Amino acid sequence: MAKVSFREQVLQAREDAIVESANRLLAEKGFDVMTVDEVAADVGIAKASLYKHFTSKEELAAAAMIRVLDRALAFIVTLDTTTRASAIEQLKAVARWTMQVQLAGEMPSLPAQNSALRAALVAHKVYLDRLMAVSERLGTWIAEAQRAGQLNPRLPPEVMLYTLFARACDPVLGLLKASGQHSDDEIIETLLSTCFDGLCGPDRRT
Amino acid sequence: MAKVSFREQVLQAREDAIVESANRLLAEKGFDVMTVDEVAADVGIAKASLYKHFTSKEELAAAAMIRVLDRALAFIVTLDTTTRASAIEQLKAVARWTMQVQLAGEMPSLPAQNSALRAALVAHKVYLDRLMAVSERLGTWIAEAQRAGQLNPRLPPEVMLYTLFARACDPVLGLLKASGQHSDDEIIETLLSTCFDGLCGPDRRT
DNA sequence: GTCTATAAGAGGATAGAC
DNA sequence: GTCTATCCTCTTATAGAC
Repeated sequence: MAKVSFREQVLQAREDAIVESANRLLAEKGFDVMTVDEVAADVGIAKASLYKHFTSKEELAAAAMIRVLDRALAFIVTLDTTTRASAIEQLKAVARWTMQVQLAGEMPSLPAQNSALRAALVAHKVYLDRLMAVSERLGTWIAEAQRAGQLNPRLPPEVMLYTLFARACDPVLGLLKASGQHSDDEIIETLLSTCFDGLCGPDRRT
Repeated sequence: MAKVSFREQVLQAREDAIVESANRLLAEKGFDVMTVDEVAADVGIAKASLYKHFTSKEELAAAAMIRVLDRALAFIVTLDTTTRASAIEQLKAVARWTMQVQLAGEMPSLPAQNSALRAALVAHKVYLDRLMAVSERLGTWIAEAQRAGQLNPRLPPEVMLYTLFARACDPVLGLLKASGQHSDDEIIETLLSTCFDGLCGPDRRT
């Protein structure tokens, strides 16, 4: 019994290593350019071994997405239980977190255009489950912030949600990072400002 | 002389057809998923013929980008000469135009992560020339709007510029379109609002 | 410059030994 | 479940006739 459990732990650890490598490579090169060979080489195993864990490249990408969604959910739960900030502050904290993940090269931004990948994801029950879990959490805060007038009440809540997801892999962050003229903190605060206050900024009289 | 000119016109027309097809397919599937075979089939010519016009897939993508940059430049020039609106209104008009192009399925959004493509683009003189031409035009309006307090003076101008380019291929537009719950005009005005006024909206007291 | 045909190679996925 | 070796399809790019 204990022996089996140990063996399972080893397998789980290997699977985690695979997903972590895939996660990083997806963040770096994107789904279409990343190859399964690269992932296997990065982990240090044979490609055939990888295919014993994940039956396809799409399945591997889904696992990476689930991983980051789980991390997001854990962060959200921690926020919810440890802080007593307003809804808008919670949302900004989540946005800040996603940008930090992106700066760390750990945000697997999948191309929205690859239809084969999309088809695999919308049919993936676990992935959809995690995605909805995160969406519901954020949706609660969004509704609360709109009621409080902290978020524009005239915008549909889904626009808020989609925008937050989109900003989690906004290419602007990579461009600013590549320009090398700003610190990570400056980049994050700047993008937080453009996301929540817009290009016009918060100081207005109209 | 006239005969040669006519023949050149025919060649130019064919080249335009190739670039137009590539443009549409790039908007639909993205650079990595689009194949040269598809483009050739869409135009109705053999692949080898296409390679007589464009020496590589990257060159084809660059031509598509140059095409849309030229259209943008033409729109900007028209704006500049026919209207007497404020700088911020001009910038919003350009953003509105890019979203219309995106909704029409004519915005070739190239993946920021494909390094082979990036290398080809940064080495492409004509492409860089057009990109800088558009950037300079927008940069003038950005500086003017910042001086007038219409755009947040505390944000670096490059952030404004990068953000405008990024919103021209923002996946949020595709998500809202796919949800089918909004008209094209609603989508555009909503995204204009989130871009310039942020998720918090323009009505603030702070 | 356009075509048919094909080279050349990358990449996803699998067979079969251990 | 892990390995080596291989299959097979797809894709970029070119050769050579017309």
